[in-house]
Amino acid sequence: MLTPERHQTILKLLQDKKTVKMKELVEAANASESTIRRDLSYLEEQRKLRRVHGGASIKSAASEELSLQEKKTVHLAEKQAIAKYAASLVRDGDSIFLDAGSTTYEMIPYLSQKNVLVVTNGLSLLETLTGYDIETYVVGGRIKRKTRAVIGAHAVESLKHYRFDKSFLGINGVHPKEGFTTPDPEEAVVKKTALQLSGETFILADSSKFNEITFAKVADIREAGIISDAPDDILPIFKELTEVKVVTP
Amino acid sequence: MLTPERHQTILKLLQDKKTVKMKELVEAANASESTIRRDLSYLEEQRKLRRVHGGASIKSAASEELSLQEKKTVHLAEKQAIAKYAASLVRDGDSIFLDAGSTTYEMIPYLSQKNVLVVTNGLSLLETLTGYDIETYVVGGRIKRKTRAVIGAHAVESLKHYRFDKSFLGINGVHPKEGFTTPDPEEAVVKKTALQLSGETFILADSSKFNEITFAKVADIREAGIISDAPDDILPIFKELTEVKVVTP
DNA sequence: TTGTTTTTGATTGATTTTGATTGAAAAATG
DNA sequence: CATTTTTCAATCAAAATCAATCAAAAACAA
Repeated sequence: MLTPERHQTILKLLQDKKTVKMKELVEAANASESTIRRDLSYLEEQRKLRRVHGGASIKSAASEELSLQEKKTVHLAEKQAIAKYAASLVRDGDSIFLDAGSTTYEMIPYLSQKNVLVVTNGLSLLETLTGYDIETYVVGGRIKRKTRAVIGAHAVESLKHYRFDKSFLGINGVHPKEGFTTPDPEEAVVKKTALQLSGETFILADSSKFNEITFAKVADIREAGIISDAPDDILPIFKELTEVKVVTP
Repeated sequence: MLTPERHQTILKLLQDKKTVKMKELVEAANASESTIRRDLSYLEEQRKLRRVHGGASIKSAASEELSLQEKKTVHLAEKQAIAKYAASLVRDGDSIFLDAGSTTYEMIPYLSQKNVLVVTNGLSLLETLTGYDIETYVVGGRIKRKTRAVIGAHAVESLKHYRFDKSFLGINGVHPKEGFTTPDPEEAVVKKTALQLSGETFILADSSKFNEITFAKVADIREAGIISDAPDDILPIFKELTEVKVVTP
């Protein structure tokens, strides 16, 4: 059996069963354990599957539609590392903007000891912010159900009531030429406005966001700092353009 | 059984049963207690579940809801009767303002069949409004922790982006001479602004609110209709001043 | 053919996972 | 509130699995 055929066999079996044991693969592909191991390593490298002790499992993103709760736990350790560093930049007395998103959400516990004023467009953050007794302002405007973010023209107007020492934004795409991008233009304009109202802006981006381009542009790379867990090989080009802080989970 | 499969089994079982005992998990996953314990620790770390003595339970978005729910059950029948009638006043295509509060909250289910646009300063209402797929706008501004309402000067500014066919306000005091009053001036000014931006305004007031006076004035009695479950003996004087609808639970 | 490169499968020592055991901690009981 | 029972976390040795290595087999090139 040729290598590509073996790979197909493995992926097909995984598709059906969600998780599959080494032994099953050895039989299905009629190859040795060593060979299957090599295949699994390769396919994991290609992001086609996830290796686990004893076999392999499909990537969880493909396995099921993620609930909001689950989305929060994808790359949780990375997000927490990013969030922790981001929060460490906040000084006592700062006014900051926290974008809607799961990484900014993780910043909240680290802010609780500081005397900060937080403005946010993320409804999911409100409960936790007020729970930690942080002085909280919410941006007004239309609610986007899927992301539980406040967006649109009213949100932009509402934001202009404030000025920020620092703002912390989530993002979908980070690209050297196309800058920071996000799929929804109405979200993009909110992020852009927050950036313009801030002394400094930091983009919180896990490694999956780099060299991606999505529909709506928020800003050029030069306009904001980047905090990320991305490995060294993809970062040098960005380091030439702006401040980049790398954190490790 | 591979680790991810075991995790899925555990989560699935939990999804169905809400809480699950150690023994059940051991049997369902066909693994030792130690292994299940390790799985539970991991899944709790991942925030997929909550460990409890003797097993595990689903993350309590449900239990938080409950405590809120409990608060709402004081005079629930009365509130629901008031809310149901209030909602019946809303016409297809209306833009309405819903004040923060438990009675306005009860209006939401009755609004779900109509094509309405809702603006609110009540954070507690947002989840349910968007859950019913109602087009929702949130007022921007400072969050008052105790009542989970958006208040203050920014809220007033933010409100002025909108015009309402009808608005529905909660209140603390209803008095023939002193009008509608509420303890917090910053809440009062938000209610007052909503009233001024509305074609019609309805005050939702259970019987305990009548002939009470609190600190900050919202409006004169003449400026809004009243919907209440109050008994006949205290209402005549108000009926001379404005439209009063009496509902019975 | 002959030499070279690539792929494969077996081996081995290292790593990870697992289940049993233990004393400690928490709930249940009287 | 003391006692009993249950559940828990920590530890450890056994089992399973893994990555690394290397030689044989296969594919390839000259």
